[in-house]
Amino acid sequence: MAHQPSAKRVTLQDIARETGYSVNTVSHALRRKDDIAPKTAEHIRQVARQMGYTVNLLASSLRSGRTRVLAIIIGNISNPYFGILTDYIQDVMANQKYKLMIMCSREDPQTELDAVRSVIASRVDGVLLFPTADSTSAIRLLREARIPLVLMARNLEACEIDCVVADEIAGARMVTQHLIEAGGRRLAMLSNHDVVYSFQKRLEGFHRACDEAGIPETQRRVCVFDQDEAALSLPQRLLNLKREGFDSLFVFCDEEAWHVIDAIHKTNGLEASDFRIAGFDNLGAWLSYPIPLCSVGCDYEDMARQGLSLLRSRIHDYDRPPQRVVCPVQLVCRGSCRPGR
Amino acid sequence: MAHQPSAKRVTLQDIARETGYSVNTVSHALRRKDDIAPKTAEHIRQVARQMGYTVNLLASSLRSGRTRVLAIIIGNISNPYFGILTDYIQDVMANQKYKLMIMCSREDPQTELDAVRSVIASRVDGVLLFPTADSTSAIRLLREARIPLVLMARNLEACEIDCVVADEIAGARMVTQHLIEAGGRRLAMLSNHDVVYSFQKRLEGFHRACDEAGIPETQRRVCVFDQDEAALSLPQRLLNLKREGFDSLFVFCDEEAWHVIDAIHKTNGLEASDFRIAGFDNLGAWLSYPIPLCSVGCDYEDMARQGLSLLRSRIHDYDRPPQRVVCPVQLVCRGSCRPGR
DNA sequence: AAGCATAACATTAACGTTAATGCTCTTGAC
DNA sequence: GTCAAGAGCATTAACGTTAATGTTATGCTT
Repeated sequence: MAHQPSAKRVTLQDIARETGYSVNTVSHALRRKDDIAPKTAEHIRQVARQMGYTVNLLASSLRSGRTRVLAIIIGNISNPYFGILTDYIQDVMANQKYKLMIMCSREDPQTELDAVRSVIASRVDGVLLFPTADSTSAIRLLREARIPLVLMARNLEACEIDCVVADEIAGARMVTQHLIEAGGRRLAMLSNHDVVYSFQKRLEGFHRACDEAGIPETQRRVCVFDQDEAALSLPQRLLNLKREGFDSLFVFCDEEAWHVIDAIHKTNGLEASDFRIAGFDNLGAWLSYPIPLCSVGCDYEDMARQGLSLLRSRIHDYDRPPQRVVCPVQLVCRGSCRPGR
Repeated sequence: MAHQPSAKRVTLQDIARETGYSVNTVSHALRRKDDIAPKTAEHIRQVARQMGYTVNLLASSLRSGRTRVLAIIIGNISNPYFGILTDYIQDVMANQKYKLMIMCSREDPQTELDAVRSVIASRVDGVLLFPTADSTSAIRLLREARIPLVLMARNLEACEIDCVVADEIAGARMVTQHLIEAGGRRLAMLSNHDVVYSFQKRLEGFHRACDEAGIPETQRRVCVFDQDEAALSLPQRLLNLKREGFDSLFVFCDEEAWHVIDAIHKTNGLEASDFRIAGFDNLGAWLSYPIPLCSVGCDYEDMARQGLSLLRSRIHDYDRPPQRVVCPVQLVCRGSCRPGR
């Protein structure tokens, strides 16, 4: 049996026939335009209601030229970082007239490109994009289509685009200072990737704090996992760091830091008190389970608000000069800077 | 400055004009219909590419009568349970011709209703719904619109609808048995709400296991938090349970169990060894940070696959009899059944 | 009383696509 | 040489809505 066209739906024309008014009058009544007599409008609306009318947004958007849909392209739904931010964005949008379309890049430029093609094909009114490691073609497509765009959490400094970013440098600096104040003397920064904007900025903050505290170059270490040819396991790396006398770890982000903590617990020869540890993003503030990880993060609700604000203003004027919003960060100490003391 | 209609986009007509073929021929060429000469088709496609053509899905869907979009309505994006499942659903859909539209009910029937209205207005081809505590009107709307629907994770037994559920009873029974085998003699089941399908089923499994193990009624307790008039704090409740000699807690879901564990750590007079604890959903398997919580859960990838399969089959034949898929569950012991021993 | 503004509706023409036919020319069979 | 079949393209008419004008009838001004 073939797919019946989902039953004949009620259209404006059906209501027009039923009420005796024209399609246009019905449309105006339902959209509460003011050139319909109140009595007529109310009558039409009532008939529409009892006929079970639902506007066809496809037709509506096609004709009017706007969809009132904003798209957000995130990495992964199951990533709590994106989940928290998306939740706030929905909160902020809740009482506005826009709907949200959520797409995932899976942190893969090709998938991201597909997502972008898809949102363009859907003719969304604007896009909030959390870029992947290489979003140049995705961004190019969006610009060619002249779709209002705001970059979230990552800044492609080359191209002139609105963006909302956390104050990465200040955050990394604060968190590194925190480790040093807790007694750290040999500090390592760990990460799974070095290509993204955030890593570069956090690295800069790390070095700045070390410089300020007079930590010599020889007592700093930057470990980028997927770059290292030896491809050592995490426990092995940690053992090496311990052997070399490193006492503090600044991990690129909370999730990776949790992995580190996990590895420390599970590895013979390593114990919690070996390292002071800090992460980045402050996801702990949103978890049900209290993970004692010092971290730094910004107010994600504010970040959501700023992003939407930039997007709306660009929808209003596509050609205004680009803006860059830097969200302040806050340090939250949860004890991992002084494990077992 | 007003919002320019996002620049004039390239349409089939533009390509038709450019190539000298008719709009229909261009459409067929781009959609790889087989009644166009290969040379012609390739030429048209190339011109389309260099003109930067992107199909307008609004027009396409309006005309063809289907959007090739499935909607999923979940509780909250930031809830890892939904995140994991949605991720898998995207995985499964990845190489199919459908797109996914993600909506959130925030576990609120009214918001859910809005989401449903929205997906109906968008004319999606099908809906995967994770129902709220009361989804009757939402479901009624979808049925009136004859939109293919599959309920996920919750079964509204009253109405005849496709659904995919975890084997709640078996899971609760297994996890309760696990607590008893670990030495539990006085067992409490804790939850924040008793109205949902899952709670009733898990409660049934809890009692069944207790019956089988010969735990008398007097040594069982069911605590529903938001129902209790006294509105005691969680620590206070736990202290009471301890005082009454309860040694084991089966918490409705992992997230609530984490809260319980947290409360135990933070409360004077309570220590980890006071209770055997188990949760439900096995979210621990997807967390970066190892939370030692015994739990039970099903294969969410399989669940996603089953849900999509049911939905596709209903899209194919809207009037086939409803089906109910029960996903088997597995127990995962992470030590919280024997804390500090 | 003529003229004009306004309220309250109707008419017409898109928006960009796809489905259903229509048309023409070539090819091959007999 | 005729005819049938098909390849390859064109024409036409929707899909359901909204925007831009039209059209009346009514009331008000002067």
